[in-house]
Amino acid sequence: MTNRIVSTHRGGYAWPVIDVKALRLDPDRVRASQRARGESESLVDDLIKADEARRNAIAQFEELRAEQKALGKKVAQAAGADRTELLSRTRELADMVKKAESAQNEISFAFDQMLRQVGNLVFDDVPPGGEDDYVVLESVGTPRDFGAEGFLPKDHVELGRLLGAIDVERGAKVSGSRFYYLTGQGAELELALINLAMTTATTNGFIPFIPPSLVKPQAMEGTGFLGQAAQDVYHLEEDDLYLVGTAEVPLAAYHADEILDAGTLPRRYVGLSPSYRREAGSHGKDTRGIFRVHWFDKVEMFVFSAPEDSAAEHQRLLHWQKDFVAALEIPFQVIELAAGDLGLSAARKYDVYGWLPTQDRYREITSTSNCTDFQARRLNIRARFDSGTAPVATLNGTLCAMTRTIIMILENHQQADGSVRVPEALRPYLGGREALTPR
RNA sequence: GGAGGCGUCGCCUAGUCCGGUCUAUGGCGCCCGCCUGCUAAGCGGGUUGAGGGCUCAACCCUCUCGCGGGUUCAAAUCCCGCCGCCUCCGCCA
Repeated sequence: MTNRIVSTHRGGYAWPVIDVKALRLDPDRVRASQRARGESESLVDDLIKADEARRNAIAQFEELRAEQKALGKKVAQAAGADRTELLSRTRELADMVKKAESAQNEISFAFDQMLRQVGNLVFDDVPPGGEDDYVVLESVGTPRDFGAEGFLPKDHVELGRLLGAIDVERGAKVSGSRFYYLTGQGAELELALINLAMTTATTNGFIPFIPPSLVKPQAMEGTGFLGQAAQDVYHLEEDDLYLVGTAEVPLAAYHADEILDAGTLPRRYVGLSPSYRREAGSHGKDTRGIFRVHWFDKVEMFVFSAPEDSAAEHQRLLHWQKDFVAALEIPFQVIELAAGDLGLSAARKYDVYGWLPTQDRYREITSTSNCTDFQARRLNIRARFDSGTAPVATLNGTLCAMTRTIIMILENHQQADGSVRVPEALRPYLGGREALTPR
């Protein structure tokens, strides 16, 4: 048992905190995971050392504290010379206790800092490699052959202009590059998508949420967005608040520091929120139109599940995503990301790539991650199971990211005259309209 | 933004002025048992939570009175900072 890393935060500092019952990590598994991610393995040895030091410090502190308490009781009962003598002894002890406590806090803090750098343990069968080493799991639907139909597809910027739906020029005028206005039919289209997505999710048993999109550092840190991803996050200096890049953050943090009743799992929440992204590392990438923007609205699914159910739940999320994209009649592929491209929190991640006619390729439209107990440990979210309290698993999945979905609807369903056929599933939310037509 | 009030173990609450007897009072609720045609009532007992020692139980240890510091041999209690909630005023979508 000595070769296990166990986190038992003891308090004494405000943040960050790992406090969770026992975080048990097998060093060999951590090493394997770090290797798969292409991250440092030596961190593991440092962790083991730091863990040992921490435990010793805690034991020392507790021993002194117990002694001090016992003496204090005697003082309260003693009188006269006895009392004076006891007081001088206990004064010394108090000094030692104070030193031991601050040492303990310092060491525990260092340990937690170190622990927070370690990404989630990647599942063994996640494909190795980086960004380009994803695996295509399936392809659904057939991209249209515009050549056979006798016209060249227009891209979403042009279609958006014809329809009076998207205004990127004024977006740039008012807010800068990577901003846009949705106007007229474009705004209506987003509202229809929101309604379809929320209705679909609630029908599937999700509880609808409209969460705050500014959060405290704890929420951001706990969900794993202040690691390598930090440069992509907007921060409000004056208030020390972060703009979330996804509703995943406030939905995950919703149950922070709580112990859930295991009988209520899985808890399925669906949130609508704006998503803000600095896109710091993507200068010059996808600069045209609204494919990559600093802000968009998104309907996001989020699940708290029992750890052993997380894999099955992940498949369910993927299913709901595929159903949604299929309902919009967009051809798509499902890919599994390689270990090096998972980010800090995910143990496995699937993306759905929708067909983008003017780029003649599939591009990301949704994404779903199984974060196992990684976020739950950091946010201190547990459930009471038969075997005791333990961190839950968290999972997240896009149901509908507005801008990219709008792009793919426009481009895939356009007609020669610049109008856009409305997929049947969406018509009830657009007053029965069968097409968006140029103004 | 200004003024005031409040924050105790699921809920309500005593305790805070005056530090040790707080191992936190009482009620509700809940659990177990007794009694009882059934139910209700009544009677007796139990019940803060978290973490660890052990995989479990008994048992033991530590922490826990919004959070964090400080004073002190000793803090629910004294001091400082912060957070949250409520009331009033101002401002505002």
